[in-house]
Amino acid sequence: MLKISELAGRIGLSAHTIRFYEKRGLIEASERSESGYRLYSAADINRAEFVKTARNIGFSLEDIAQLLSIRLDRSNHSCQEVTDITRNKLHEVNRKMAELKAVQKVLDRLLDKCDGGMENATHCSILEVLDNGRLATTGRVN
Amino acid sequence: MLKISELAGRIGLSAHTIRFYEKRGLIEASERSESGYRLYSAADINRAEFVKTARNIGFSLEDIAQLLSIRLDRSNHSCQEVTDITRNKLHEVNRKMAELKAVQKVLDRLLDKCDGGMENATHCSILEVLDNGRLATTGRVN
DNA sequence: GTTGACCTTAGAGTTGTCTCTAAGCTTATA
DNA sequence: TATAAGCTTAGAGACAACTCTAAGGTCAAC
Repeated sequence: MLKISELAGRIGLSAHTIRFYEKRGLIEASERSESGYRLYSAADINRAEFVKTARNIGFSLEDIAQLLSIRLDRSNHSCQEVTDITRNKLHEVNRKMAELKAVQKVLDRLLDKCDGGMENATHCSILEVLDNGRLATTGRVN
Repeated sequence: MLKISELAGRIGLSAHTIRFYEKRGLIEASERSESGYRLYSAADINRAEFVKTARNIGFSLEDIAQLLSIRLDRSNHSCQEVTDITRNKLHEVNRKMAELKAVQKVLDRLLDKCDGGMENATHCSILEVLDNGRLATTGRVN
């Protein structure tokens, strides 16, 4: 049985984060010591590692909660539920990539127009473009 | 002179957002009506459009504040300052793209392994991979 | 002279993911 | 036995960029 910071060291999350994940129902300590310390069993560690791996892939905590509930009761869930979550994530990633590509293109074009020298910015082409608003972006990106 | 919702309609932001941008020093109303309504001049509108364009490109409000201060006093700023901001943004975008590509690859591989049928998830390959943690990701992505 | 759309402010709430703090108990080491 | 490191909790704070609310003043139209 590991204590919280041992688990933390093992999976590469802080103890704070582990407690936070516990609040969100993602990680559990199946036991407590007499003094109330969290104690993690091998199964708890596996679960925590599952969470960490899924997080590394970029699944949201909400996604991970769903994946966990399937994992905990595999026979009552279909493979399709898992692929749906995965496919949704992929779509999200694809969407973000497309947005970023558009932004990249605009930034590239802006940098192309301007030599970036030390002369003053009175005729800076980038500022001019921003002023004229003539850009081929499709909207906001974050 | 435009009132706030006229400006809002013109540049495609809500009145709320315009007031918020004002708090952040990005947009100004150079006048007020007797009753205290914000009134936007042609110069104010240009500035607001500059902000909106920069926002569409994906510059942060902080970046935009810097770009504006250059724009307002071009002769005391160099072109290089503008290209630096732009280049930093481009690097950020490139970094995010690389992260997303890695995630995309992992998700693609996961989906490859699983046919996503309606059978139950007892032997779901995606869950297995998540359980084993054998993945080629380089860290967390958002 | 009333309705309804629009404006004002300060400030709180939202979303997601942590990150930290305070105040106090427990355990290991010297 | 003293000290430091580690644990507990509830709850606040951070971040970006909004988004909304409350409580009220203004204005144009019918």
